[in-house]
Amino acid sequence: MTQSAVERASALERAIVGLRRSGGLEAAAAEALRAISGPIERYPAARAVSPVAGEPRTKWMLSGWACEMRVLPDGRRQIYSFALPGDVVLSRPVNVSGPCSLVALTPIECVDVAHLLSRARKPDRDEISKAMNRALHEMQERRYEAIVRLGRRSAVQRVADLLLELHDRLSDVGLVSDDGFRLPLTQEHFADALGLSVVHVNRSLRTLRLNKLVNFRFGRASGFDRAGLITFSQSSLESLPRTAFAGGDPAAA
Amino acid sequence: MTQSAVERASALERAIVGLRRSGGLEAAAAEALRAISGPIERYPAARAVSPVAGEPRTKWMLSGWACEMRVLPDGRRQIYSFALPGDVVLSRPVNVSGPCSLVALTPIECVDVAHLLSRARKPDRDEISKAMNRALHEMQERRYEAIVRLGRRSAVQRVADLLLELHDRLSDVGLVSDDGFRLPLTQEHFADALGLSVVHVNRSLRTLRLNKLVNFRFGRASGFDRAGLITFSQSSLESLPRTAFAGGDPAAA
DNA sequence: CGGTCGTTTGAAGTGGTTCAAGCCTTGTGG
DNA sequence: CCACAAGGCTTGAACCACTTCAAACGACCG
Repeated sequence: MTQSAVERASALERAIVGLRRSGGLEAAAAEALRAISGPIERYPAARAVSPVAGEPRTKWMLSGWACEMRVLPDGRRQIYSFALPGDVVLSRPVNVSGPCSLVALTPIECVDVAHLLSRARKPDRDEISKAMNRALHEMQERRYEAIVRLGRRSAVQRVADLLLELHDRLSDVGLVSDDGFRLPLTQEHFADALGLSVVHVNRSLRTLRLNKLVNFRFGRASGFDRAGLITFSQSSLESLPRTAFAGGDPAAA
Repeated sequence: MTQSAVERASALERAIVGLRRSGGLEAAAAEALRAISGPIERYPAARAVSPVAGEPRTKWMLSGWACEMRVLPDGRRQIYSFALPGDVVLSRPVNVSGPCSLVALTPIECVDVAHLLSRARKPDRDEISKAMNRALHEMQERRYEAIVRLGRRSAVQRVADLLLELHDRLSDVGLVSDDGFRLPLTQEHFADALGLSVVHVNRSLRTLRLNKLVNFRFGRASGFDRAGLITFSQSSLESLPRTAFAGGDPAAA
């Protein structure tokens, strides 16, 4: 439960790197962020991140995973995007039949951007504000990719594509190591994000595993072959084996 | 080619109504818009709307249809959204392998928002700027709907859903009359927006026609049953006829 | 250890694609 | 005013990608 000071510092450092990614951030502004004054908000897994008041609020993710999603009238879900440390997202009031709500997938820490800005001193404030807007915009641009994925890619390509996106974003904030990375998502989350059935997600993951492109199991991805996945997800490559030798699975750890 | 002054005025009036839709607009600001000073940009059908300089620019649509789209490496297309009179859209430089470009589907007229603002006087400027931002934001919110459509709806539902969206938006700007509305899109545009094949779009349209929900043919939609379409696109309604009496088509005009 | 949630696999069904051909509409030139 | 060409629409038949249903297995948690 209680994080060590070291973990706290490195989480913050990662979030700052994530903010910086899409454009510069003055050293002074970064320093100001390191000395965050306002309260850090914490939410447990599965809890909606929703403002009390009626207006949407911008949040800066420090640690943990969240997703933007919507529950349809028939109970099925659509996940729009995943929010990682360093990302900036809009949290909206629930119940308004709004298009989208923000839900924690693991315990998360985040900061309210408006509060943060109000506490920052003048020269830093503009700099931080610009960085937050850039990060929010980047999140929005990613929705174009989501649309292409759903509209024009096959199941295996969708899975490969999403794994690539998550890998690259995690890599940016230092959450990827040689032996893989943590991916606290179930196959159902993949299904809900990619417009597929859970069963088919499972089969697509097996195809990737059999082709030695990536091994995603039980919350961790390993054996990640970035170049191979890119080739795979862009061209059709209809010729790859997918049933293969049914019993064995040499790639299993 | 040369539009009458009446057509010009009514096009502008529609665009102002469209701007107003999502929130108020001071009477004085609307009056300022009626007296547009800057140049009106015109693009022929099929031309990309792209700024010369490297930075994206915001455009306010006055008349005609455009779409945000992307051409994939294999030549297929994904259409992200359709832009109608009164809408505010971002036009980006091409070639940057950017996610998205803006293309005219019919001859269009639009205005550069930055230019427009720079020419407006102070009290109006803020008001107009706010309205433009609201309209742009509304356009972005619509992308959530697009994702749900692609991720969690069947072909017929997607088509019904898109027709509903277009109808309601056209209705807002006074482009719907009792006997239907103009819809200058080919079935291929529908296919590219909905992630379907042209053939299947055709079959879905026939299903809607046979169920007397809407008759979309040759650039016009008629016999639009809004309530029926809503019911249809939300619930699954697996039981509706779709092959029906193959030869005849009573709804054909 | 027993329960629960997630993962894995098989078998059968279906929704959507692809290919291929014919038809309709609209625009153009004689 | 008619003939022809071109692009879009329509339909059929065959195929395949993905879904659904059902059941077993595995991991983790008290």
